[in-house]
Amino acid sequence: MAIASQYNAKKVEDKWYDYWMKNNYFHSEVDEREPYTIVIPPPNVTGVLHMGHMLNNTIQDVLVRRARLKGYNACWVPGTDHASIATEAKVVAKLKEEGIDKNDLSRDEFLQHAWDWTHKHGGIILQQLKHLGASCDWERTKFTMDDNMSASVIKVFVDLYEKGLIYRGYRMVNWDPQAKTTLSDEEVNYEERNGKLFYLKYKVEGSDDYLTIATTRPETILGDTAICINPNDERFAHLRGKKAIVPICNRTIPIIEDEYVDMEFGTGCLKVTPAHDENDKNLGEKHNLDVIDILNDDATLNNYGLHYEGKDRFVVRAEIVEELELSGNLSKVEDHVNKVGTSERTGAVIEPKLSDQWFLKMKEMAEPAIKAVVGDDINLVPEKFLNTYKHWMENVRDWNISRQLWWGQQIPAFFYGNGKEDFVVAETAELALEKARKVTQNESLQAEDLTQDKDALDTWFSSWLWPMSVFNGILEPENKEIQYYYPTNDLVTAPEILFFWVARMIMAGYEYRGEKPFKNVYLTGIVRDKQRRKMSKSLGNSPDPLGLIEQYGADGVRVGMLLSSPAGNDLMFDEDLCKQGSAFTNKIWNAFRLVKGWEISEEIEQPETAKKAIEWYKAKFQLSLREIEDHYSKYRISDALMSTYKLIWDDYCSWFLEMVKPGYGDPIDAVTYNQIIEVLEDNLKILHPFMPFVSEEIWQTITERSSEEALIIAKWPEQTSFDETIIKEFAHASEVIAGVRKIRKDKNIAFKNQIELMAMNNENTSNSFDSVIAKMGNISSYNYVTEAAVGALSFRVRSNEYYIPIVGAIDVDAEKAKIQEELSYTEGFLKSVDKKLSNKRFVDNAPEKVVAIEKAKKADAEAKIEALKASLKNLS
RNA sequence: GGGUGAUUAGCUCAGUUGGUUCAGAGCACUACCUUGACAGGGUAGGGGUCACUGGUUCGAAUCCAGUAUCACUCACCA
Repeated sequence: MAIASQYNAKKVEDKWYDYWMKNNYFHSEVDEREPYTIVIPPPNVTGVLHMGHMLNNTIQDVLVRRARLKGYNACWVPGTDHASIATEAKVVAKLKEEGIDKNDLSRDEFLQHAWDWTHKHGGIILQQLKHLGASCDWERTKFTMDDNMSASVIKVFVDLYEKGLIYRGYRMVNWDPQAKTTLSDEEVNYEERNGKLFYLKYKVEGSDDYLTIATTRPETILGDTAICINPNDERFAHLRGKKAIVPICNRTIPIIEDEYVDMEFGTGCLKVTPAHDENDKNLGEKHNLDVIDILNDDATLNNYGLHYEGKDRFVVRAEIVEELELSGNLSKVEDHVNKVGTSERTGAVIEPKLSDQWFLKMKEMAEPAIKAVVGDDINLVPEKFLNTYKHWMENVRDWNISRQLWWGQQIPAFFYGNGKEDFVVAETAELALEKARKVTQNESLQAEDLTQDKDALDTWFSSWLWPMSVFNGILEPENKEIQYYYPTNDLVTAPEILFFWVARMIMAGYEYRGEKPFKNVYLTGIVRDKQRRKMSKSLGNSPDPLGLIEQYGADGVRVGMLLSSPAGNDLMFDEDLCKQGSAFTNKIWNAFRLVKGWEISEEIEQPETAKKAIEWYKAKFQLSLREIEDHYSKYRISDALMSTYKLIWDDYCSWFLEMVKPGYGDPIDAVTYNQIIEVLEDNLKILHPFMPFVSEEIWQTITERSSEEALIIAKWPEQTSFDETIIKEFAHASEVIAGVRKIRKDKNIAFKNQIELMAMNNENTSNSFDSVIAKMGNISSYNYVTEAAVGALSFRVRSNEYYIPIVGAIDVDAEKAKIQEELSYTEGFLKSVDKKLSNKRFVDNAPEKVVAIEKAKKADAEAKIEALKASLKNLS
């Protein structure tokens, strides 16, 4: 049969993905096996695959496939997130292109557009994941706005409201004036910007005195309702109890005292603007100050802005400074670096704004969530995130869960009157009406008398239920699936959303099931380019993932991503890694091609070398398997891959196959052949999680298999005890072979020329790999001798010496120099060991074992020195 | 500003409680080899004062203190 020497990933990958799908291997149903569950971090429904997803989902697929091989009932639930702000912004932009203004649409009309958009672009990303090989249970695909997912959200909202954990508050929130919505604290980014600090003079009422305040936001003076000084500040003792006059609007405001004021900063006088600063708001509440909001929702000034009404806040800032300068109220301007909050979505500068919003109390819910992670109930991998998590959770603030958006679950609060408190919370309008009638004791209330709150819930308020809601565990907490699959096993996600999402899922899990949502959280790094820049669309530095798969094959890309991504470390993505991955794919393919190409003969007896090779490789495989299992258990996926890589490339291809290889054109004996296939199959099993396609392709090419015999559902190799001495013996033999090769290279002896090898066995151990040494070194005769040969080349492995008598002249001087060098190194080494051993404090203090080791080193070195000296003598 | 973590070969990273020749791996690099699986192969090699300075110890990449640089994270002094 003719098998191409280049593995063709493209041809193979679709074939096997279809085959897996057709045979339903990805699908999981409740059964008697132990479950292994992962829920996907749902990507934005209208998003496209980026490198972060690639990394993330490759890791999940590795874990799931391995679990499947290990006999678990593996279930990987896929799905997408409605991503309220992001999606709504995209739809608004698209409508704008069509000349439609969102404000001209009704809520229902807008939602229709949003759904159209979702149906058109939604799920592309899930299709893309299939090219990566993701073995998700596609029958379970969920969307956070599916009917029962939304119903779960509403149910939880009502429940938490009834428990008193959700409340409506008039609070300072982060306002995005461009999207005209509030944002949670987590959706605000702070950046340093060069700004100015303006020193403004306020007249003190009833005197000719002025006081000076410093501010970065001069436009807000129109909303000032007090000046605050520190009561301990003697400089301002004369101002106590007085009032000041705000320039421009000439309002008279009190001068209050509070220790909050930092005497060192600015002038020591603080203007208080409760409507536009969180701290000022707190001061205002403490001192009962008026609140004057001078801004409209789009951050233009309202009627408190007087002649600036209708102008944007930044325009006003510039203009008001001019006016203040003209009126002599500006005393100086300094450069000042301050941090400005911007919207993660729109980039607009955030305005602190007082408004009515819905909040969720976090303190009590955080408690079990802290305990779970600090204890060992939930493991964070890597552990370094534990401190960050703890710190955040212990200082968690109430969560603003309302958004002034339409795309999302509408808040189930229904107003029946004009008062702020005239509302009921209920799962449906009908239930709300019932409740409202009860509360108002007005049986004549009608459905149309109720108005539902216009706001939608924060996206994370639906995703925090994800591990439960995908199994319908909120609506039917007793159902079979949730009881079987929950808690899930591993969550693989980016550290950026540790608080947005992970922490909140933990809280929700304990609140609604009294149990953690997952056992382990694997936090991946951020995928960056070679210059350490985060990969992003705007920078254009992100390669197209599907293009990579096209070029290197899914297996190649998977290996490329994993090779350098220890948990929690950022991954410096480099296409060369994918190249390495695809080279590995090709290597595996060709190793298989070699074996498959041999003619099998029942007539031939199994050679000794093959026997030893098989014996050794089986032990070596077990040794590697032990390492690999250990890496997996610590979630060191890239190390597990590296161990597998080395096992296959070095041990299997470079050593094992070379040892069992028959002479060119010769057939191979049947016993060896079958044993080779046996170990090859074990190799494929441990390769499968990393490289599902090439492994299945080879598996199915070895021999025809029924659908019950596919590799994807094969049985992971058992760990067994193994012969460690054989590994040691082989290690010695391979060093001898390396020694022979080195001499061949140094002396320019071609491999086709057979040479003699003589061994002086000082260790007095027999090495059962003599036949292997002979084959791999192309040795004509291999003898044990008791005396060194005269005029021979030599090398040493530990304290054993090997000689190769050479036909023709050898460069005696060069040979002597080499031995001399080795000798002085060894003597130096012996000296340092002696020094250690003659140090009484070392001998007294070090553990016996360590001393024994040093003594052995000494004996070893002495023996070697003897041998070297003998060699030198021999040469002269 | 607070907190956390990092700094080991050209690059990306291992190095588990201080002690085997512990200074490592992969890639990259250099020289040579190759017509018999694979040039995406093989063999051999070069390359690091373990950020710096002190300390503890018989012994430090490993523990402690300080310094420098970086990253992340929280807060937001107008």
